[in-house]
Amino acid sequence: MPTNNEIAKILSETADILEIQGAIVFRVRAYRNAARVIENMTDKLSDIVARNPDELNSIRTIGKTLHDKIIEFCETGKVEEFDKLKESLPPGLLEMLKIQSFGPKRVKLVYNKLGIDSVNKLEEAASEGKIRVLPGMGEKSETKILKSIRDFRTLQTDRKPWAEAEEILQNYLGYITKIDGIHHIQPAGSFRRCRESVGDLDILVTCNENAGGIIQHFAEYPEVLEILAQGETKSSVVLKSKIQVDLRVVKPESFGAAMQYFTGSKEHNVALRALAKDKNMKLSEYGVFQNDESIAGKSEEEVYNAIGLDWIPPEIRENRGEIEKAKNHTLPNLISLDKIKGDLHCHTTHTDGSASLPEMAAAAKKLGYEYIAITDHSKAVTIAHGLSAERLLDEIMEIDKFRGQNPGIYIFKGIEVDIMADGSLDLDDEILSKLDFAIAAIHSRFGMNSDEMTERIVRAIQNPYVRCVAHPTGRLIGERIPYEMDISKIISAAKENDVALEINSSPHRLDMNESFTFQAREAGVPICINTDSHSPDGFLNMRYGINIARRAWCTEDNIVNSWSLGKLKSWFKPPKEVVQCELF
DNA sequence: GCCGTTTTCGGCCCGACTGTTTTCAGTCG
Repeated sequence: MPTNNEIAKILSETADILEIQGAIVFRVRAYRNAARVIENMTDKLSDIVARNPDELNSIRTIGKTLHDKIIEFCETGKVEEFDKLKESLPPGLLEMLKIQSFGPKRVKLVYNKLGIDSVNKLEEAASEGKIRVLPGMGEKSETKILKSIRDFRTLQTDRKPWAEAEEILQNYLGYITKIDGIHHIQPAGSFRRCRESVGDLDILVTCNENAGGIIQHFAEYPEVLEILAQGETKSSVVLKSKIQVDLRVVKPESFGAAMQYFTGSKEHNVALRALAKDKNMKLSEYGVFQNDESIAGKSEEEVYNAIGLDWIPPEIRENRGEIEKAKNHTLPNLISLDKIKGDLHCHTTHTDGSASLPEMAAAAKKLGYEYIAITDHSKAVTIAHGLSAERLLDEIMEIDKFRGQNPGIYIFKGIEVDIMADGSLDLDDEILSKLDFAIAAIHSRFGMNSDEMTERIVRAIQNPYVRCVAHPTGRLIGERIPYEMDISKIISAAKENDVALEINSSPHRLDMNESFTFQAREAGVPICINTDSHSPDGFLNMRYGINIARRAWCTEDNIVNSWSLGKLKSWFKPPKEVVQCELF
């Protein structure tokens, strides 16, 4: 059965094709809206279809036509009309849409006038000066196209975002475990290490004796596109979703050693084996051996302990100093989802959220949170119906009233205030002073050079009411590269001014990324893990941000929203002391 | 293509930015 992402993808590609063909914008938008809603749903659409297709009718943005198409896709694995649409266009045209500043009109223009039907041909034509003769195009357009194509290529990757890999994996595990005889089944590899993206999936299984049957069953999964290898204890397949999955069947007494071995990373394992050798031991996927005798292997703890180490959490097995710490019993106590006490970035129907303030508060309370901050958009983000000072005052009043009536969860008064091109904010200090805190963010003018962008963000950090910078680099995974900026200067300005940097947990952003977070934590910058939720379901994305934070060695001390309500209240108390930073 | 106290037709988030143009089309969020 297709995943939500796969259904969303087919709808969104239909929208792309219709757009190039010149369909009316609202029809195109209907497909896009549905794709977005489906992508963000927590319930699996294919489950709903299997249970009761009529339930689809209650989902916003899915009407009669899309209802039928989704059922067709779930039942037959394809949508006839989509296949026809796809055949009507050269395949390269859709790829060209991914080039920044290249939309459907321009794709159509270069295709009709110059026969350009691929990114490669577009690049060739642009570098030969053939684009500038077209109406509405000029020399600058060509330069821009060439730069956009370079950016596009750096974003191209075979790896899947972790969240997408997780969905594929969960479905596969659900299928595999239907066969009898499996003792343990666990994912390993970079997925278990929670890397931001995953190249292939590794699954480990222990069983009684039916190894052959399990391997056979594994390869018969209906989503398998190609079987690469199939032996007695190992099979590799490629799924229709274009990801390779390896299954290994191991003996129970070796399960821990195999988990350790196949979880990696390679660098971590090389260092571990060297350490074992120093102690006259041998470490392999079958266990720890001394004089050819197995002394450990059943569990990972046993394996690590046998070579004199504490067990190391998978997320930090990258040979970045964790082995030394495990030796000295000084490994960090990594942050985890259960330590999170609230979410400090979310939206309501006051701007572009889909749920009211009480609904968002109720959803947060249900998760066991002690507090949340409501941070709707400010006026510059017109598309989100951003708040003017007057409308923000209304929201503040609503929060005051809500606080009085709902002792179970504390609502911080916040705003996601926009950083203008010059680093000023689009709301003045007078209104900001009425809030608990402001979280500053960029939503426009992404193309500034590094010096300008760095100065812009540092100026915002130096505003007395700003306590956090949201999605600091602006990257959208697979879609937009991060802004040019000097990360070390941002980090030191944040540190000097005691301003937090955000890990935005949206699976499309994951911004800051792991390396930025690592540097920020080492510098002692407070870190928020927020979801930027626009609906109650959005809160569930927190775990993706947790993955990043754990990989960056963050502990409770580092993570602002694991602090107690009291500690947070006293930290917020605006205005803060501003430290001017020397930039250049 | 979706949706509905404006309800089965006629609306649908809309302003900023860019690069091309002399007033605007295309793209983006």
